Amino acid sequence: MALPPRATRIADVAALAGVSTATVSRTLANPEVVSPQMREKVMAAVRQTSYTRNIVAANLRSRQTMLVLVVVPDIANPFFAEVLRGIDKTLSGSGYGIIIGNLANSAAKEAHFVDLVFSGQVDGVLLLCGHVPQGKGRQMDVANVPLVAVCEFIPHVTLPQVGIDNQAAAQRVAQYLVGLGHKRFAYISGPASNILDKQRDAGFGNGLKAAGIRKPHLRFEGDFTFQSGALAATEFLTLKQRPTAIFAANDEMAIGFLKTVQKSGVKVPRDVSVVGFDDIEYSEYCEPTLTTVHQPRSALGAAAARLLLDCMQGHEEIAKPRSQYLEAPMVERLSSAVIG
Amino acid sequence: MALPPRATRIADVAALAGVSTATVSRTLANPEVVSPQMREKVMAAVRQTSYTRNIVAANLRSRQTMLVLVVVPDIANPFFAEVLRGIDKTLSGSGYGIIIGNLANSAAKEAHFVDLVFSGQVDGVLLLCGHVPQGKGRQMDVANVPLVAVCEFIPHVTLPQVGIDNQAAAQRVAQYLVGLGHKRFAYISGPASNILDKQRDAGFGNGLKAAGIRKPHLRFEGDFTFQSGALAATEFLTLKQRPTAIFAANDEMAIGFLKTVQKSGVKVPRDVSVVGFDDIEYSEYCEPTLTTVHQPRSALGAAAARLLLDCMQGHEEIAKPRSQYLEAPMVERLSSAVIG
DNA sequence: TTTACCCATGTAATCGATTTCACAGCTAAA
DNA sequence: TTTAGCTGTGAAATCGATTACATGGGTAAA
Repeated sequence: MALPPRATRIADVAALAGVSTATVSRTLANPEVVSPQMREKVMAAVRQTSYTRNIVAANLRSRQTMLVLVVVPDIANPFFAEVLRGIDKTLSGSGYGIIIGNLANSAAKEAHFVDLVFSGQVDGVLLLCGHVPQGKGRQMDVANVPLVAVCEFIPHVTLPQVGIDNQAAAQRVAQYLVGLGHKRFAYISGPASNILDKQRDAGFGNGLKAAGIRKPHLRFEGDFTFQSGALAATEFLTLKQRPTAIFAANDEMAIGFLKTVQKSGVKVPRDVSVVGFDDIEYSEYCEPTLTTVHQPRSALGAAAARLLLDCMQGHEEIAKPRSQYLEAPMVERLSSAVIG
Repeated sequence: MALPPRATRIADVAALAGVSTATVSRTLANPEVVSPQMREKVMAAVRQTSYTRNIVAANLRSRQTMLVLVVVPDIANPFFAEVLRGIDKTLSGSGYGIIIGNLANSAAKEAHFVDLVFSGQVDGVLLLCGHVPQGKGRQMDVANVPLVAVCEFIPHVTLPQVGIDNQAAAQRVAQYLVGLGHKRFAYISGPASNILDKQRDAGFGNGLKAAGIRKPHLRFEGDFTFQSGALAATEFLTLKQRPTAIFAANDEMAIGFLKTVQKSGVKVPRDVSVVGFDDIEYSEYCEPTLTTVHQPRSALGAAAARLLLDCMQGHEEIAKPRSQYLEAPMVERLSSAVIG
């Protein structure tokens, strides 16, 4: 096969400057170890030939690619996009680049990402996908490359993880709603077996109990989609004694619920208070604006990236960076109020 | 510096199978050129050692990285995220990976991306950023790597580009509004010197003229933000003879306008029709839902990626893939109606 | 003055795969 | 039977940088 044309090599620069390739390499990587006049001579030759180091060749020898794989379920999801921004800011600050691993429900792609890791194409991996990727009979975490999980917790695994304390946040929502004087509650759940949902569910239940609510709260089954929130609303509307406070496991469902009950003349927050989770952009714009738990998405990404940097630059002493939990404050907007 | 530990090499596999490294390499890359029994022997050794090819080494020799750089102004922008999805689908189908080049207004990062290209780290580049990246005194397009521009047109440049025909789309909006019986129009512009704005502006003006509207339309200066749409609205409200049809250069501004006039009791579409551009997700959810021009974002990404693949796999005959324009239909929703 | 060491530089091995070239064995045509 | 051609395999060059090791000149300590 025809190979692409070659560019100027380090040898060209060395020849022009009348020095060895070793000296050129050192001038570029550790300028302080070469004498000033030599440095000047080499830099002149570099400029003259407009030389750029071949990173691939450098990678081969130094066994580093300065690339991090970020595995996401779906790049088009704005939630992850914001996390990505935080990741990028931190990683690019340390000279690392990002390879996007978009799962898109494809086992083939997942296997390919596992290969990337085993074949030394990346120096580290950030997992936003809630599981350890696998393919061709092996798991990503048995490769000799550091992994850090973010946002979507991965159970039964010893990786460092970064996220928020979902349970505590949900508990605070419960306290808040009880504080507003509510007595009858409902929870709109996420998909069965989703770990985030389990934590938020548990936190909400505990919070109610802790605040002295005896009566068990209602439960609508959802799956994190707008539609499932709407479905919960139609169920809600059939009830003769309706709950006055709704906590949805995410904002999409909260908004789906809210829009649907409004169509039947139910007023929010007069008749029912609604609280979501995530603080997606839309929650600031819908009518009424949505009270919700704010996830510091960019900060989550940045924290995870920093953790990964520690692992990659792994001074042995700090070889075990531990998991981190970030603050997730509730932001009060107009969809919740004291009981009328 | 301590190097990471080494993995199994092709030489290990060759030794185990009792063949040369050349044969192993061929078995993996072109199985059809080795004899079946040899193939079996090698594959057994591969399985036994759980060998994975070192991609970096392969890249060095074959001068291909199977990586494409995608330069975006801001990864957190949902518009680009959707384009990215189309890109990813096409590129990953052909075995290419994606490196994200998030500009984030940083000249240093831009320069770094230029370096990536010149240093042979990527095989091709997709530009969603409306300009040819440059840094350290050189432009990306003088490197020997194919570039394709998407969405944001780059003027005065011979690259293949993929986008929609903004002018034609805006012209259709004008026709549509005139068809509804409107007589007084206003345009909310994008930032000065933005090429997309210029095209939409021109198209709208031409469309009105072509439909027989003599009176020049009003013009509110905006910058693509929600706030600038709101600002246009306050200006609009002070007018004694208000336009009845508003075309905003993007959806954010259209919605900013819409929300703001509603607060003053102006009814949409009874008192004024509003049309946006882009068809962002929110335009389907706002009240009333927004009539707008739909950009086939994912398809745009996919088309650009296909074009780039052609360039990269560059059979000389088709070495000049030309620019492409995709259909951008107007979608009629509830923010526009016949004049009351 | 001698010994020891350091510093700046050069020489050459090395990273791990791909690929060119040479060659042996075999088949088909002359 | 000889010649040409084809096929499958191995030996070794190669991609382009980094870096271990060697070396020579200089300075400081003994």
